[in-house]
Amino acid sequence: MEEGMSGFSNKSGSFFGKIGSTGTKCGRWNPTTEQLKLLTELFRSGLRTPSTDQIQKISDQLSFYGKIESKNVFYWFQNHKARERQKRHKVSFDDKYDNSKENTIDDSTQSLTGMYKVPEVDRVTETLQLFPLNSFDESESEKFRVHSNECRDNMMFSYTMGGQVEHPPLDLRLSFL
Amino acid sequence: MEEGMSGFSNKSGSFFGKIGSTGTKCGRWNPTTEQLKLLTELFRSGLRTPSTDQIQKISDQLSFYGKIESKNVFYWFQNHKARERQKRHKVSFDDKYDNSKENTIDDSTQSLTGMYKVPEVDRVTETLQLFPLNSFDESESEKFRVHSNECRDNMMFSYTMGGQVEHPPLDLRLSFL
DNA sequence: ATCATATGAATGAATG
DNA sequence: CATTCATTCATATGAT
Repeated sequence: MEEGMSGFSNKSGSFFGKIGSTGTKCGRWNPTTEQLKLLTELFRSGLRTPSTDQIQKISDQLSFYGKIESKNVFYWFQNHKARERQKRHKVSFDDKYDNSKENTIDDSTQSLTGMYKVPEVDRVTETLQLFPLNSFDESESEKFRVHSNECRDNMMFSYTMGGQVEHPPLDLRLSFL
Repeated sequence: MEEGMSGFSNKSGSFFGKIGSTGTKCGRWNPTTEQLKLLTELFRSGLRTPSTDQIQKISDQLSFYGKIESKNVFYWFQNHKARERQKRHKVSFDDKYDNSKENTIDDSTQSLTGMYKVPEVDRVTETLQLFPLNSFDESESEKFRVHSNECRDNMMFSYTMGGQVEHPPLDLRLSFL
């Protein structure tokens, strides 16, 4: 890979400079929670290896929440996918019986072979089925039952499928101190 | 090795974590960008070693954006201060914000001390009063109070407040793809 | 100061 | 050739 896609600027010579995001201090991209949320959601909905233009769109969208480049999106998916797999490998000592191609943990929705070609049919996630794929690693059905038990812990930001809720404004001015 | 990772509330709840990021980073606090923003802002304003009650207030406020414990705030300042210094070591000494009495590792070794022994007793040097500790905006912070043990779905207030909106509502409908 | 871990970034091998 | 996967490096940072 490399210049196969959007022509990422290789080399780490990359730009530097401060991030306008959240007063972040970094040299490398670090996703804001919003970006991460979106990316995660995409991943969850089955997107694993976005095509170049998908990457472009995603990146474009996310750029609204903070600085981001397409290569970041690209890497993110690469890494996320890989690590999801590796993690699975670690914890799953079950499928020892290799099926030659054991990595079938995902891509349940579409054949990965055809969707990364910018087939113009990349609307795979148009409506996004919230509960697609084999949510092997999440099984949140449990988490959402906030009725029976007294969930003693506070959930973080909503993972409310239907309505994502963004935190309220809440002035960042340290007036409360 | 020690294992057992973070030894705080690892057992009880602390499952969730970030947004299902890479599977889960549950285990250790991970600040949301908003939290980070606030913390950074505070730091930038000169806060370096918040007192216990300051920590409490901060933590309280930040809890709105996600799970957080006071010790996280405590650690954050510790680390941030230290790292800022070491980083500064190679550039130039931007002896910016210095509240005269900053080397006091902790004048607030109260409740938090249990988990952290302060090397060399610090001269308490009285409370470091950075700014007006007007903690009388309770009216506001009160309604944000969403403490654990209640599993409260605090997402009732969407963006009704006309406050500044960091970013647009984060459209989780990945429809743009 | 040190450790542990998460994760962005990069490279190269494998595959068709 | 184009893509995908695996591995590794680098670094930021929460926690001790």
